[in-house]
Amino acid sequence: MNAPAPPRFQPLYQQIREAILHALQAGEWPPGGLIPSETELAQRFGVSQGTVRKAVEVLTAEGLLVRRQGKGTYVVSHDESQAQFRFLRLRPDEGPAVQPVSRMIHCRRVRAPADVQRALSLQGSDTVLYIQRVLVFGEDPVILDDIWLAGEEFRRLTPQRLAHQSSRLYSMFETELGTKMLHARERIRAVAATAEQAGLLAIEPGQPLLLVERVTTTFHGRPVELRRGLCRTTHHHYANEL
Amino acid sequence: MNAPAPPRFQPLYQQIREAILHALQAGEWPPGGLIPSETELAQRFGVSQGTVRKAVEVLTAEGLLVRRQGKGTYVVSHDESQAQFRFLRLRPDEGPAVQPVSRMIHCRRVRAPADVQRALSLQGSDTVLYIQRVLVFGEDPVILDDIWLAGEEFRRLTPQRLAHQSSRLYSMFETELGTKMLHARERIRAVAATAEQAGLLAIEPGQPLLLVERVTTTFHGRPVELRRGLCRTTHHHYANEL
DNA sequence: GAGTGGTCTAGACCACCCT
DNA sequence: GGGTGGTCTAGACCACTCA
Repeated sequence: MNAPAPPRFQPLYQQIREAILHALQAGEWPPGGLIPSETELAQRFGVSQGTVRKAVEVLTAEGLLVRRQGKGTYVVSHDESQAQFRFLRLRPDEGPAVQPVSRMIHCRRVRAPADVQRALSLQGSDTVLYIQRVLVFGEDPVILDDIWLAGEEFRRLTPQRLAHQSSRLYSMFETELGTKMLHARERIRAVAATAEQAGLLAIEPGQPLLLVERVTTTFHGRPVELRRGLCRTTHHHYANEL
Repeated sequence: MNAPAPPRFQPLYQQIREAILHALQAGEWPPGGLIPSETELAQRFGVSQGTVRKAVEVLTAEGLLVRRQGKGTYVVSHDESQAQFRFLRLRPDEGPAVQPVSRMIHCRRVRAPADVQRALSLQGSDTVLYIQRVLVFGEDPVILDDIWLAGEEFRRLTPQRLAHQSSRLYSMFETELGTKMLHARERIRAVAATAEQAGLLAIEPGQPLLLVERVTTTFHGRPVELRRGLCRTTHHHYANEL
């Protein structure tokens, strides 16, 4: 006799997590907004409140939800200070963190170069939005960013719309496009500044710079952003906790 | 009337977590060993099994315990592949990760320099164990480490004992001294190699190097290690996930 | 005071691992 | 078969927030 294909089991709370994730992805509750209470969700999905709680705990640990006692559970927003520095790890060596100002250099739609295609799993014909900018902390240009954005989400994002509020790119991606940046993988190395890079960062060619290469992925592991950041680290450092 | 000082409340499961932590710190169960079952711990502490479970979940999330279904809960060991790369984030750009070999350059007990004193919250008279070494990946010297170790834990650690098995420092710290390295804070920057550094890493002076400064802390946030690693990143990169 | 999340319990059943 | 952790439930009480 042929053995029947083994059914795929999955814990209930994982299925509830998926269900909430889909609702989140569908935009059922806005970023920063309140989701239904545990008891409401339990009724909606036909499970006990404790099971919903477990699912919400997981999503909270993943950084998608925030719970506030006495108030409710909120969809996380990239505007919050809590998330403000998740994707910007460069801190001044001394003194409080300063919000950088963005100076746009390029912003246009291009066909993706080969290495960008590879990083973002694109077809040869796909176009991406390319942005080059300098982040200025106080008086000093500190970061030179090359950014490539893939996917349908960025079809509606035109150079014009970016021009005037580019200092808070992530915040805008979210509010304008509903995109969720969930996970990022970074590769960090030290490189010498080229003449062009040195010019944009007001340093001498050959000076050491921190190169941060990042691929950001969204809901189901789909890559949507490749970013190469070159950082002056004379008065700033990249902070990390293990 | 004087209002009485408000009592400090703490959830039961947090107290149980502390209790388990103290047993761990006292060495009641060896690294890699099995701790008592949930029901046993529940009896011992006089709480329900679910409360013990919550405490163990927290400690598992903190990376101190590992649970294996059907077998039990284990004290984590730094030997495990799971923890092998927690403190060594440098990976080759291509190909599988290679276990580096350590070449000792200096190893002696010294009075801590001022900056090391600050980082490790030491008194002026305290001595520290100072180690300088080069980590060689395959054929290439890739990392130049300066390491300062503070505290009673390292009194028994002599240069002689380090000389021959220094390639797996952390593993040895633990097995030999029972020290637990729990948390680390890193500051990363790009610097130019000095002549001396260049000589040790077989590169040209002035070449860019990745400087990773790390302070490692143990059980109650007490700093025990300061490390400055200089890394060639021509064929390797520092990997990070956000 | 009503509603929310936070904690705690007791008990049930499952899947996994060993012997 | 007996022990372990993994999941799920139902119900209780607490602390916080807001009207």
